[in-house]
Amino acid sequence: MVSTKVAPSVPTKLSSHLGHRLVKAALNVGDFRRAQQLFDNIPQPDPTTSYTLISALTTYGLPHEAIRLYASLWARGIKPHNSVFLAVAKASGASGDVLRVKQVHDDAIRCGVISDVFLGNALIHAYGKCKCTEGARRVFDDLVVKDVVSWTCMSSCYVNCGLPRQGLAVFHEMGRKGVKPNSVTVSSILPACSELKDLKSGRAIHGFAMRHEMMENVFVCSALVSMYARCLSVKPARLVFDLMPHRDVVSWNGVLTAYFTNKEYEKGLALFSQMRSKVVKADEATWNAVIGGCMENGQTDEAVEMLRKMQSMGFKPNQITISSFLPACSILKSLRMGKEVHCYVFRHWLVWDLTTLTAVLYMYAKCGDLNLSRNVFGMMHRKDVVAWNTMIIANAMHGNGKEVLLLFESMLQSGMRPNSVTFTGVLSGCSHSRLVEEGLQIFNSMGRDHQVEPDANHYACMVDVFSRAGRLVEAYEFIQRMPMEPTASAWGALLGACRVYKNVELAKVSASKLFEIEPNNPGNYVSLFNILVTAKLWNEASKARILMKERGITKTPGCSWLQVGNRVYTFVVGDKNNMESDKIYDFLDELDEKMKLAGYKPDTDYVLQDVDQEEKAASLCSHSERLAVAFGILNLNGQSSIRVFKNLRICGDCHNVIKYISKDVGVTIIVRDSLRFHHFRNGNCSCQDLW
DNA sequence: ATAGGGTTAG
Repeated sequence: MVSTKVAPSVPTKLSSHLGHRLVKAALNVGDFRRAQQLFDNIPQPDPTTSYTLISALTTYGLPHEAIRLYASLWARGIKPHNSVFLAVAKASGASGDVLRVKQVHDDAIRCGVISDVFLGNALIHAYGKCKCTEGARRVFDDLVVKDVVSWTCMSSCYVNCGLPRQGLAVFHEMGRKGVKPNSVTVSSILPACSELKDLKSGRAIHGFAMRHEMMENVFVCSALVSMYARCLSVKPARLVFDLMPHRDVVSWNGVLTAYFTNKEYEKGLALFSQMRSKVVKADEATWNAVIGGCMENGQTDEAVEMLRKMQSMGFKPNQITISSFLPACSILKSLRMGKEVHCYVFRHWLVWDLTTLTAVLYMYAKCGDLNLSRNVFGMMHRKDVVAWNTMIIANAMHGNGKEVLLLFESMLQSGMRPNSVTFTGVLSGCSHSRLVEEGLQIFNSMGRDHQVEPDANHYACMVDVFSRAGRLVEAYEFIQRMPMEPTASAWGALLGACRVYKNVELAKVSASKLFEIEPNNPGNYVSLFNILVTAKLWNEASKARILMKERGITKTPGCSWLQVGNRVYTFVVGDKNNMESDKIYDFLDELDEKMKLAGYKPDTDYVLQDVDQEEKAASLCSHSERLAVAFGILNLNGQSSIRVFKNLRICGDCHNVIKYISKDVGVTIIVRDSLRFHHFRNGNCSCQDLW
């Protein structure tokens, strides 16, 4: 066979000058191969030629080729020029391979060029891209002269590596050292405030930006919009957006997210249609934000519709689309839909994307099927800290404390560094399984062994660890010793346990704190009310109820749902709207008789109304979770388990009844309430009765 | 010459 196309031959032994011109010409027509072949034939290439070619290869997504070329220089005995180091530093960062960056770093030290501030900055950035904060820090600390870029790179390195606190610390230190942040610094530090939901710092930086005339900068403003969005302040987000002189697609995406994450779904959609009439064109991220927004707000049909529209506009769902679509499959309670998406992931080779697989894993866990989560976790070719964290959290919410500890152990053994989320997961695993000593030990090891300082969240987890184990006084002491203002979740954990362990005094203390911190949360009033009623303190109970009424707070209606076949069935208390309502109540009555014979007494503590005993019992029998479970049992269709979801915490009496059903009918009943999963099997529950 | 904003675990 003779080729009809003859490739232009590559001249040998090019002069530096001619070589440079030919390489540039080849790059201009996009022929990287030829450019590299030409380069190989220049015995003494100019640094400019090396720089140009390495940069071009990096820019066009061929960082490994760029690094290969750099290595060939060494092999030919040519010591690279500073500018070449700069180019290859960038290439090594783009490769994502920390060993490459380390190699360039070492070479630069050996050649004595490391004190070059430009090169140092590029190396900090490269280490940051490989998520290696230690490497970046070493370069940063070794820099004799640090400019604003050095500081900016160092702080955004921390932010991008999931260490927003350290990022902010560097930002503040830079101010103290008299280096003035510029608009790049500001736009890259704001995501740290978003991550931490630190509205105070965010506002301060906003002020700084205004005083230094940065409010015309589209990067700064978009970052501000997102910061306010994530700190749940829609109004300022919108205000910044409205005052922007120019808005690009990122600014629009930010303000859309602001509405969606703050439950103003309609306004978000309205803005989305407004956006389409503007010059700005929706991009992939816009569609992802909108689909995520539909999902977060429970608008699944709309989300499916948007997914269709997105595709018809020529965009392909990517990892992020999947990741924002999947959580809803679990909110949506529909394992079937989640499995369909999982198949899509397989068909489109997205299994190589860790984020996507992690989202699939988490979806299965939230749908109540931890075994499927384990399968996905097992087939990950590589596990990052998020994957480990998600698996730990998945087990924690299912009450598998022992497995949580094992996972944590193997995570450490694999050399993975835990972060603050890891500890939230591990500690909540301990709390749900009454592992007090283990929890305390791990809590104490956080700063000492792992350089993660406990935050308010971790303290709240520890309060929960003590509380769920019934060590209420220790829990209370622990709250009082917190170095920061205790959050609602800390007091909430204590209050919840006061209900289980019937401690009126501490309940009153924690409730009064909760009324200050979150006066509009109906759950707190209801909890206190129930505790007081249980203690037969009718007077005080009615006072709590009056307080609630005066503040115009209404109880969130309890509601439970489950999927049978392709449909999701929803139940509220006393629901009679289901086609099979008669059968459901008959089933429950029959069950009631059986249980009475077995010596069971309904726990009437869990009824809100102050009514007579018989009526109380009747009201208990019609709690939404009980109706949903009964409906599931009547529609088993040969399955050995059912999955029920409830928006509030499960009722203690229903918990008893469902335990009984699981034994009587011989099925596994999985109930996810607002806090965790309960696996009922053979008369027991995985929560060890810490409902 | 080196650095930047939006969608992803709690």
